[in-house]
Amino acid sequence: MGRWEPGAGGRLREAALALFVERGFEQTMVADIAARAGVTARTFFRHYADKREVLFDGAAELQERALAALAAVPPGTGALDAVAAALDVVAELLGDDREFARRRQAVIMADTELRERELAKFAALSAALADALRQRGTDALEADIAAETGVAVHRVAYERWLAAGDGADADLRDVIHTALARLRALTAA
Amino acid sequence: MGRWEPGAGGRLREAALALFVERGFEQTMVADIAARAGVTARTFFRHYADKREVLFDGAAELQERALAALAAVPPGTGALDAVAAALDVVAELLGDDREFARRRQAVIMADTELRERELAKFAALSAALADALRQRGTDALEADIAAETGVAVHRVAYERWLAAGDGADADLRDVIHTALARLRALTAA
DNA sequence: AGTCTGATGTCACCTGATGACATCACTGGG
DNA sequence: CCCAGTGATGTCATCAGGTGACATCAGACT
Repeated sequence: MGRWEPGAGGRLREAALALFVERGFEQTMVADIAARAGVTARTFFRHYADKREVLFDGAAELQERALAALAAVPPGTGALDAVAAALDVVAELLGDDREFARRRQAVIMADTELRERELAKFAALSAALADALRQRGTDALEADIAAETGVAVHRVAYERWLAAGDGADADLRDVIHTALARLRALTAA
Repeated sequence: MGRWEPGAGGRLREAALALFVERGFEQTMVADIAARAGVTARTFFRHYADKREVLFDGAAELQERALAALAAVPPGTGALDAVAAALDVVAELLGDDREFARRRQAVIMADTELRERELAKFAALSAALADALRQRGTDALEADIAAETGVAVHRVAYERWLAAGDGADADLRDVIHTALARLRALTAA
């Protein structure tokens, strides 16, 4: 199958991230990314649906793992706890390399279009979790609320984890658990 | 000030919604919208930053009113209750004309780009509410969680309200209150 | 009447994105 | 050892979204 230099997709991803960090998202043209990766712009769009997607192609695998984790939760577990278990797996993957995550986040936060795409990815994860909850028998409204609020708390915690000092809050999962506890306290008030 | 036919912004908005309903968002070109409104494409972009924004220009006012409502909440009120009060005002405006809301929602749900933009608008509302909460003394983490989960519940309820039969769940605010009660029950479990 | 102002038209141009077709390297069969 | 098939890539053409620069025209103000 391969020819020329294999691994064009990976090279494009690295080239894109590097250029986005250097000049910013808008200032980087697809032709530049492709040139740095040693391919043409047309090839870029064969690997990624659009210019933004190059920063989000890991989301599909993340979602798969989250759904697998949710499927492994024993039946009868509360909806919110089930979502929390699924997001624990996400946190494990996401929380692996804080420095990389910070660089990526800096690029995303600096551009409106990228923030929109990130929100869409989290929304897709939430919708998938809600679907899975419904399929395991959870009431539809309860499933939606558990998934949406669970993912919302996850996002808040993720941003705090990124913003925290190098020593503090080292484990993303701990930050998420703290945030979840805060939600429980809030709603109980 | 105006010359030619005044009210170009409003005409463009109506023309856009009509065309989006007829052919869909992607199939509608900015030039078509402008032509139906009796202006040129260049003028469209003077009124709306991009093609999507024509469906979301009410969001700014919505956010203002929500913040005003939040400011009117007596100090000492719990963060989640304060957010709920702000979203009640949003619901009052949003829940005015269900048929219009349904047509608009059908257009938005049919297109990925539009869904992304809608998520961004809700995220902006959430961020603004969290900011306001912090300024009235709420702890930062608590403010983020209250705003994010509050808006998340609001979104879930809004979608259910749109999907409900013509007679059922007539008042959006009731649907939201039901959903909020469900969140409290979920987190208490 | 003269001038100023603001919204619009006109023109040129860039970039993201896509379709159609050619091309090249590698694969597997003969 | 050659050859047809396959898939990723290059090349070319084209479209739509979006923006800057400049001209223009109607009404407001003096």
